[in-house]
Amino acid sequence: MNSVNETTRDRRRIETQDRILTEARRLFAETGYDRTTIRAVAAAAQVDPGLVMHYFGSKQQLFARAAETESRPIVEGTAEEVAEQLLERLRASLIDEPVASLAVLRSMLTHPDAADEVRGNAHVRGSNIGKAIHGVDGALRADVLSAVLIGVVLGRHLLKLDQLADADPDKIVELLGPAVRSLTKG
Amino acid sequence: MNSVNETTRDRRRIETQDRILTEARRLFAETGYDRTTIRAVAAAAQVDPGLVMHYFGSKQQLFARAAETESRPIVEGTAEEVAEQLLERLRASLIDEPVASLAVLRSMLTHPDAADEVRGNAHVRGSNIGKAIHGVDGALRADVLSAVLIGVVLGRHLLKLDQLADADPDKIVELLGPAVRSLTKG
DNA sequence: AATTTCGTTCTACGGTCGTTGAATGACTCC
DNA sequence: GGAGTCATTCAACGACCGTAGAACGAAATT
Repeated sequence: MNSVNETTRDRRRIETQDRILTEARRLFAETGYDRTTIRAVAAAAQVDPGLVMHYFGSKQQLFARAAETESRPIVEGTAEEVAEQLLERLRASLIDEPVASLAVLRSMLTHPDAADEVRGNAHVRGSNIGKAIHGVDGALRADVLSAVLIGVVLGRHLLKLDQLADADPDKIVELLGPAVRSLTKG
Repeated sequence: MNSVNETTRDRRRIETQDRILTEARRLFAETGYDRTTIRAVAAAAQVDPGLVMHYFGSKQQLFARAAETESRPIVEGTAEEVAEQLLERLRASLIDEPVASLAVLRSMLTHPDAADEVRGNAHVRGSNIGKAIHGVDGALRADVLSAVLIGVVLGRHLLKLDQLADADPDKIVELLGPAVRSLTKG
């Protein structure tokens, strides 16, 4: 059989790899790097632990693959426009929990090696915000902004602060509007 | 020997327990619950692992003891006053990293059991902010505020975002002033 | 000085982990 | 339809973990 038609084997292999990766992502996000075991990922994906190793090489490489996210568009424009884009991004992160990003975040906090595997992948560090913030202390204000937004997403999805976990995303975004705008303006 | 005079043994025992607790706190904060091993704590405190068990019963109880912090004073007053108190508290957390609180935070993110051991100890969840914020959505605004402040401390001490990790605490507090004030006001 | 107390170490068990390499058996191809 | 490929499983290893209990030796008590 030639290379354009995919065989049954090809289909099953890809399907299995996807299943492993999906479960890995979920587990890394839910329980962090250390407490996510190869064995647990394998069980969730209904395969043998050895198969996970065979496809991904090591736990570390599995994490790296699981942590891959489509790089987000760079925010840009005037201070007001940047603020609105960030708030919109926040709203999305409040509604759908950004599984891969949370996996990275949670694991960066637990396993330095996991963080190394991710460095330069800019969903956490800066989130491409840096270049969009101008004026005095632009870089610092960008980091503060990142920290603030990370804090809110973290508080809702990981810490599950009572009110924050249940609140209407629109309401949260509304409350944070002035705070975010005060930081985008130089 | 009676009970008012402390013996050499008493002194050495208390000294050893303190040493273990100090190292435990440091390690829990630095590497989180899972990656902090009883053996590592023991080695850092220069004692046998068994002694740690003997004094603290289990890893979980050791963590509970390490996570104890003096409960912080409740913030109160007008919206402006609350904002100033929170900013002052933030400044302190930016200068001296709050080791015990970070240990709790880091471990809450990695080990649910560790978090359970701490529930009701209010340094993270709410930080007693809740009752001080009045007006519409007071409880929610308190949680958002907690999340924002946690995010900044986290970004500086744990994630070590470039600019945020090195910046002058006063400068950070200054930048966050408007954001915090916008959230304390109903 | 003899005896008891107790702070501390030593040794070991059972369990789980990441990882490996051989074995298996269904699918592919000629 | 027989040979070969390859997705997958099986069994086992060495390492490290939390934990338990016996053993030791210096301080305390009598």
